Amino acid sequence: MEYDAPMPRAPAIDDVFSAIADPRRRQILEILGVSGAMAVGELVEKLRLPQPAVSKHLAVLRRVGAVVATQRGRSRVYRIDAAELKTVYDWTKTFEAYWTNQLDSIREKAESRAKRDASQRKK
Amino acid sequence: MEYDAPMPRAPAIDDVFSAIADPRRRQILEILGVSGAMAVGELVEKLRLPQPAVSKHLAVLRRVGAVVATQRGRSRVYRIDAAELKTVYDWTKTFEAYWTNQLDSIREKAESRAKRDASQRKK
DNA sequence: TTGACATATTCCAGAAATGGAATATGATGC
DNA sequence: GCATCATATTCCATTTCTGGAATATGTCAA
Repeated sequence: MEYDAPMPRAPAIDDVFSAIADPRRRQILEILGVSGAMAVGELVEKLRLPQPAVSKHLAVLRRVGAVVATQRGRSRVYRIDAAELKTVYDWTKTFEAYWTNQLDSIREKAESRAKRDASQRKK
Repeated sequence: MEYDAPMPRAPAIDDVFSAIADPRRRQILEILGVSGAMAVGELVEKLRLPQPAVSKHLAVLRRVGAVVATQRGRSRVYRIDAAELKTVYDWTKTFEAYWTNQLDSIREKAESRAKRDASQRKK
């Protein structure tokens, strides 16, 4: 049949933005951010979550590239991987003008644009 | 405390981070960010998505405070609301050191810390 | 009012994400 | 190799999210 393809079903687990949507994963990143690096066991203690849960969250973060792991004896030490987080940073930064003094001029432009568009809407 | 509270059942739709996890919503924000403001109908055209879909995404963005709407004749003009997006910006910014020259010293600290912890792990 | 236009909401089915328990894999020391 | 410690993975049940279609609400113009 020929209707549109089902469309790749949105987000997927391989997206940093989706990864940091979960508050626990953000918490993990925050801890790693402050501590620099940490083994899974330590994270389990700090978070007071069952170990499998922590490992699963770490797996997600690893998959999107937000963290990297290195084997250190029996344990695995995780640390922040900057690149992917910078992606989010860069994205939000594009809206920077909206929370600075440039706001006024932007709003003006927006207003006039909206007015204009709304009136000449013929199509 | 004995154990941790059940923890508010994760994400919820009232969180900016969850809101921007969806690529289409990010796209909407990008468009609004560039254009300043835009009516729903225009967004429908640009995104080439069914109108109900766009309205639903806008509803989510509105709910988390990422956008605000103002009635303009028959149509509703949406525009970026800075505050909430700045929240995300601020959060990611806390990792800034990881993608700048400070990276080296951080990594060193992390490494030595990891080593130390791993060895004196008796508990 | 009535009708047309613009947007929002509801209902539904399917996909995906999460937590929990059990289990598997990997590394180390003896 | 064997027992143990550390972490990862699988299976399952439940909740949440998204898209689509149909429908409802709201606004303007005549």
